[in-house]
Amino acid sequence: MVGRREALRTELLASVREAARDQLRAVGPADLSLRAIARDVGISPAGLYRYYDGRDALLTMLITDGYTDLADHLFLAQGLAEEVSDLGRTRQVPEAADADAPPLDRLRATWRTYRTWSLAHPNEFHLLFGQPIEGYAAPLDGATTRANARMARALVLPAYVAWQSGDLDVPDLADPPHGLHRLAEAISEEAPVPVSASFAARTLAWWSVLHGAVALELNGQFRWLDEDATGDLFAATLEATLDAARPD
Amino acid sequence: MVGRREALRTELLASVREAARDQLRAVGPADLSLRAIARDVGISPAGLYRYYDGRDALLTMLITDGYTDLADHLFLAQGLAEEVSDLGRTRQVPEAADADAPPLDRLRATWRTYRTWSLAHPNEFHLLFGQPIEGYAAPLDGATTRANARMARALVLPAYVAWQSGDLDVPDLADPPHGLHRLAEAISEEAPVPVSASFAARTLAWWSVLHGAVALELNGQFRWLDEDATGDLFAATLEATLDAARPD
DNA sequence: ATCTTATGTGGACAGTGTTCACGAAGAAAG
DNA sequence: CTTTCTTCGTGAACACTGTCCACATAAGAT
Repeated sequence: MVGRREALRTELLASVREAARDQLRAVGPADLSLRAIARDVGISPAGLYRYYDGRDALLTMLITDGYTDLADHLFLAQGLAEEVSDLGRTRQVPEAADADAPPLDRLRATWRTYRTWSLAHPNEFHLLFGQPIEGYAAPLDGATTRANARMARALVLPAYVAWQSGDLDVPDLADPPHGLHRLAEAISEEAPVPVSASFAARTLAWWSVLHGAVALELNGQFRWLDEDATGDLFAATLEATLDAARPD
Repeated sequence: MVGRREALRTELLASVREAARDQLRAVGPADLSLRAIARDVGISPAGLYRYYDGRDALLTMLITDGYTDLADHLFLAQGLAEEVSDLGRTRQVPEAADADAPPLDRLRATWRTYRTWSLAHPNEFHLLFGQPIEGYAAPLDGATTRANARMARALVLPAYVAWQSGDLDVPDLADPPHGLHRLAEAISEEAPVPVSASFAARTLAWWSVLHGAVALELNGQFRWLDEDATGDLFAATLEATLDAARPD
């Protein structure tokens, strides 16, 4: 049986969570005000400490939420609805691909969703990928790291599938540097079939293009282009990246 | 003749500037404390307003300084010492290429310097490319934008040179999107010879790889790799990018 | 009915950026 | 040399911020 007290607690926990997300949507991670959140929930600033132990705990929770939300969108975009645990909130993803679609199309949809999500949630993007807040260090074994790894998996997986199905070709490096072997091992633990060091490196390179294009656009480095030109640029960048890995 | 008063003013202006840069090296743009800077200079917080009109002015100055410093390093790396106005501070750039070196080597050196500088100045990197500070908007016609454009030129120039000398090949897009033509025009104004829309798009794609690789590394997304592995990964990423544009 | 534990509060402390009235010192004009 | 004007710098104040602590008030358990 659930006591009346416990019920109120989980309800207030959810309230705070929602208020924090609402505020993050408006003001950016650095200006996230603990006192304003307390005001929104209708509680005193000190009382908030009974639920989240200070600002760092709030940020930890927001970061974890951000990673899982992004990962959900990425999984849905490539047609892997079974990977997302909590449907309902992530229901309306614009371009959810069919799981039977060609691997390259699913990869494309995943990459486009990375941009779409980031443009729609700029503050979350900066919270996840921007500078760490004032010496805030995520607990390495905590939920944050797990959510981060899941997001990385959602990003690597479609590239891996396209590679396995022969739609992407990655030339083997003549002399793969030492460190990349360990990277390949790390990725291989997640993948069904071991990947080569060359493929592992190439995957991170693809993430780099993707991330850099989004980060530069979001930061306003392309502000002298008009709105739709940035979309065209992004599409051209992705196609160029894929062309470089076309088999033939 | 320069009055005694004016001399003191320029000296104090420089003092504040140095104190601000020192503090930025330590604490990150969001925690940059105006009062701490005033303490360092030995002035009251209110007195600082006679020199810089509030925190935004300080940030504007730091951003401008950051862009020019990065641009100087990039120009020196490709062997264009004549482009940097204020030598002396930027004297010791690790890998200053000869102006007669092969274009591809100069391009490589420039890209490597982008990473080196960013890893050496993480807070400046976040200030320049991270999220805009609490609704801070750079004046569009101001010095900030000029310094930003100069940095972009330092980044585009070596790619342009390599392209002109035939060391880089960029396939023409079959149907270049509308917005990219205007992008090409904008770049062409800076370059000696007009560039195609395809080349313009490809240049920004290269910047995206470069920027994304650095941003992800700096943000700790590669933290599960060991130190030297990230260097190897970066080198592999650059070579893969160049390989995709090899003529033959 | 008593005891224990969780919950919430107001007050305080040390910070922050910014504004304002006011005094002191340099520069210029009589 | 004296007066006027402008710049410089200060201390106090205001409205914020995150965090901590003693204290009262409830709920749950014995």
